[in-house]
Amino acid sequence: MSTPDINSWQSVQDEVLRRIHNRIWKPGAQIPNETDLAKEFNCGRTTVNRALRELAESGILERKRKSGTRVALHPVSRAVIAVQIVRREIEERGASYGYALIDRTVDTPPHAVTFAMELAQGEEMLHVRAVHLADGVPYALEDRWICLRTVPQARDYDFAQKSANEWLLENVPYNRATLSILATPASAFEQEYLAVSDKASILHVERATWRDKGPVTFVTISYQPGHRIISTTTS
Amino acid sequence: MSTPDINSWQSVQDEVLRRIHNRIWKPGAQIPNETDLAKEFNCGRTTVNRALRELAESGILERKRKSGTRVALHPVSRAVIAVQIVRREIEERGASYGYALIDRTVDTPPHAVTFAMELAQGEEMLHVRAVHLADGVPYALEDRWICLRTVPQARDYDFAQKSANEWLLENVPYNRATLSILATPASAFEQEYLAVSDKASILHVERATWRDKGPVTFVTISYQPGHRIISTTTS
DNA sequence: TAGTGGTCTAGACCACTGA
DNA sequence: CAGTGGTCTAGACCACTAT
Repeated sequence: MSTPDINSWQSVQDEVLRRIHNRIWKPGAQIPNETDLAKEFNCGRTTVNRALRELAESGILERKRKSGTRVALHPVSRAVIAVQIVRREIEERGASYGYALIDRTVDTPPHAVTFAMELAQGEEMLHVRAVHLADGVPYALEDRWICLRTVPQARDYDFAQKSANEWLLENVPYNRATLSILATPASAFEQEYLAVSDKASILHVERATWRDKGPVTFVTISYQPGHRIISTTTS
Repeated sequence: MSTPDINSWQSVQDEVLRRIHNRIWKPGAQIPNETDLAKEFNCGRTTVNRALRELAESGILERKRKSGTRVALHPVSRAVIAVQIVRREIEERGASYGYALIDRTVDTPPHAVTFAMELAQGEEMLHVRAVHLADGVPYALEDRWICLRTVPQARDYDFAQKSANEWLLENVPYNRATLSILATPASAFEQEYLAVSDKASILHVERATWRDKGPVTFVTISYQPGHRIISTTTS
């Protein structure tokens, strides 16, 4: 073999990727089974399995029992976005963080919110709006609905010092979440609190979370115009 | 033990998550080491390792050799976005796909493009613009620069029938990619080809790819207003 | 230096699925 | 039914790092 030693799952992965990139294994083509590859690379089948499993998870290979492993024809690559609290997002940019509560009311959420939370309408929830500042300038708005049935303790917290963003993460664990990204023109509320014109285009991240079967919260983060969400991509 | 049988890595993971959610293991706290957990669950250490490794990859646990495994204090959850060719995106919505080339020129890319591709300015590239249609209606615009040094064969392809999006994926593999999501008001070009007003807010996905050290392409996909990018979230 | 996670191995059995 | 991937196990050694 002209290739360097192949004895770790990482090196197996590298060699497989090399063969795919060099068209030794073409898109759609079947590759040898795990046992044969293990023999060829002189390593255990477990090692080959780990290498191939990760490539299948990242969409480069397609595996099926009995019929074997193929190079994906139309690889669906997976971009990963790190979702974290806004304070950390700001601090990681090297800016100083500020927070201001705008209002906190108990109200009936609009249909868009109950729909995203997979609920019927009519239930009252806690509605919290706030602005996150970077070096004193508005960085993002937070518009959040909290389900008081699942999170009754939110009724006693005023969110004046600590954002709901952070308070929930520290106090209310969740099991399941959805995330949606969209763009809209700046609403009147956004124009006022982000200090932008009605021509501004705003990037929104909407996130709903559940704990077991109970809805926890639905939040929209609206970013200052020009904001980018950057992904750390995999292969 | 009152818990159901724990004998697969999946059930180990479920049990660990249950303990974290129920605050049996609190944020920041250390959990038992792999050997002890294997004993408790009456399974192999390898099984525990796989369960914990995945949780560490998804940001719920933090692991360090010698010092052990802790529940993450500020979990950075990872939202995964599937990036695939626009044709499949449209077909998965149950619409019929259409494609039209707008123009194809050789030109010097603007600074924003060379910057994203990590290049010096001055090099000529192939510039291809096209519209993707869903049921005959503009769905997204593709504005693409292709590096002719890395992909010389693009000079001979006209992109009249098949989009660059698809042609590149089938013919030019890449190793590395970046992805960026942003919102802007509709440009004159977007207003014309997406048939929207100057008040429209457009969601863009920018993607640059490289093969080994060579830049392959930089593309901006501009979606029809109202488009959402939806994530399949983990844990 | 010692404790922890990271990985490899050989062998085994199971689950799925195409022929 | 038979071939393939999916997983588990016990044991081993290695790599990193707190002390």
